[in-house]
Amino acid sequence: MILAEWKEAVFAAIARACRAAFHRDPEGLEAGFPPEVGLGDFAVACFPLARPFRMSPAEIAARIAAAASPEPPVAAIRAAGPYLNVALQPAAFFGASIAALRAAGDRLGNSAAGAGRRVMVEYLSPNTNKPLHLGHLRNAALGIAITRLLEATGHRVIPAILINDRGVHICKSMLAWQRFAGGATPASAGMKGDHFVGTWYVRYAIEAEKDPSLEPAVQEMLQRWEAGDPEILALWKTMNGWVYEGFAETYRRFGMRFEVVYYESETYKLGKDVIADGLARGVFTRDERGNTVFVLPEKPFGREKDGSPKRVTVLRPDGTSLYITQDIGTAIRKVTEHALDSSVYVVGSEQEHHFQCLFAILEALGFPWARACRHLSYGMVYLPEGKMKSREGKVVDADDLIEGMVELAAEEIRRRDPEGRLAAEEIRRRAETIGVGAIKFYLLRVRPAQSIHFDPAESISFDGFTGPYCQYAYARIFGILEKAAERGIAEESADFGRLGNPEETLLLRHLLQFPEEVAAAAAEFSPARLAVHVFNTARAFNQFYNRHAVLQAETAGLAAARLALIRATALVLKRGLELLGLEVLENM
RNA sequence: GCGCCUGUAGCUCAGCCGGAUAGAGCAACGGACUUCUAAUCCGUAGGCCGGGGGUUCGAAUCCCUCCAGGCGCGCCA
Repeated sequence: MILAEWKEAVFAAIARACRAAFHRDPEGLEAGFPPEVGLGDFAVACFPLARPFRMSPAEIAARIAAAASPEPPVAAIRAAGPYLNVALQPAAFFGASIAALRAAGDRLGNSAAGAGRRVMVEYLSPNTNKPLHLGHLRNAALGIAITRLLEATGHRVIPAILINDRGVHICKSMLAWQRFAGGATPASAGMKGDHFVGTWYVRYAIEAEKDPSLEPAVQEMLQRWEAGDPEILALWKTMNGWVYEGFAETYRRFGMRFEVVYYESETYKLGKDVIADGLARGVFTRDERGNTVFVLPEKPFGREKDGSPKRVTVLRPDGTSLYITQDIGTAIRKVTEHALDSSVYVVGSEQEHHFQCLFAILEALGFPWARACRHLSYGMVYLPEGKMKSREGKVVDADDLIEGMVELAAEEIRRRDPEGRLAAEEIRRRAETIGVGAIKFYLLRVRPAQSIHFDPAESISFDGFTGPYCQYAYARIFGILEKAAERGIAEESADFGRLGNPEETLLLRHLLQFPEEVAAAAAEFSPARLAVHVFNTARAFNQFYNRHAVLQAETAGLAAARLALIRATALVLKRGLELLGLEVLENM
């Protein structure tokens, strides 16, 4: 039985008792968990009955409890002030719950809320002039997690990336390379391609300080690029190729996967037709200076100081595009090419206004899917010194951070393996999973709307509310399961009636809640919610583990029952971590 | 001027579509490894839930207002 079924059974038992006591049906009651496990397995507050029954909730609870004649699986109904606490028979509660969890298997947590819906999740949006940094990793962690959460709720998700591969900033690194690199390549420099190109972007900024002639040279290069100059295009392709090779390595390491790749060089001219069409249909207007503008509705956008409605320009008088022009075009292209029902954009909160405008415009243009589009907005990642400044080079480089975390994990693993029994390759494999998992969890554990104050000392910790803590709980369970298999303990002989101590009950509660937490995390676009739940589940397991023996339990039936309980726990931890984009380890 | 976000323990954060004494991690202090992995667990200490009003049987949660911080507000991306 799943949580909803238990709640239904509890409600039915209370309804029966209510009819016995008052000869009428209760309405508006909801079953939840009591604040302490000792009180019971489920709790129902009687406040909603106070008004219709014209009686105090405590009195109602007392009378219902007195009139109750519990039938299995309900063992007892007790009043506690205005609450009714319901105890279930452990054999049924644990047995049927664990059976349902195991039956779900790798589909545990899946639901059908989004069945049949196709949604594109666009995330990362890197520039090809410099390597990825910590901010990108928050974006990626969110993109990966939301992709999996939407898949778990039945959506067909198409992960996509839009690469900003053109513009002045790209030309800056090109110009610097052209002038100062002397033909160097990533291979000759022994650098990852994206880092190599990034050095020339930095070099440009340094040189431009000294030589004011570089700025016009960059502008000229951009014009030649737009004119299709073969020499410039060749350089552009070569350097972007280096960057993509470097990016691919980071994508792979961090677990990013894109089914569709959009290049801004291919999308930046999109949107003009739609704007022209919209202008003809009166969706847009021309302002006094010849800009094509969209008048924003007052409802969410407010008004200007002078009381006039706010506007957004969608096309310049000379017909050249703006950021939003191509975004309109790209949004439509996505939907037509992939038959989408909606689009999700994982982009920082500084662009909230932009996306509000974009969605409002798409809706005004008459696209029915516009209302379903969503900007998954997230806060800044601050360094101890302040906001990350890419031009000053004061960023946490993504590759450096990953490598640093993996190395720390490797040290920790070696510390636990003083005899050196583990092969270097195995240490590396585990360290990779732990290090990357630690970063992802650290970036996902707070709500997207919150800004993150990146604390290097705290971020490298594997204690407490962290990914490795959750992975460790899984590994501990796996160790027990392995030993149980060696000893041939059969879970079929489980005596679930022996379960029910506070630690076991609390653990079961977390397992039962898992599917609803997944559904809620997806619906709220909040992986943090799931991260909290996975951590709480791991904690509940560790508390159980420290107090009770599984293999050495008093009876074989109890050992088997506990084995079934922790096997279900392992399943929840694995599924939960996977949905967050983390992997589990069978040994740590 | 307007819009959005944030304000909860020393620090970082949950809880925010109202319900049992406001939770967790870190840091501090004190304990627990001949027993299934101590990357663990237990205990102690730490809170006018930014301030003030209101709605309600009941408010961290909803409404109003003020304060503080952040992001943004047509012709940048």
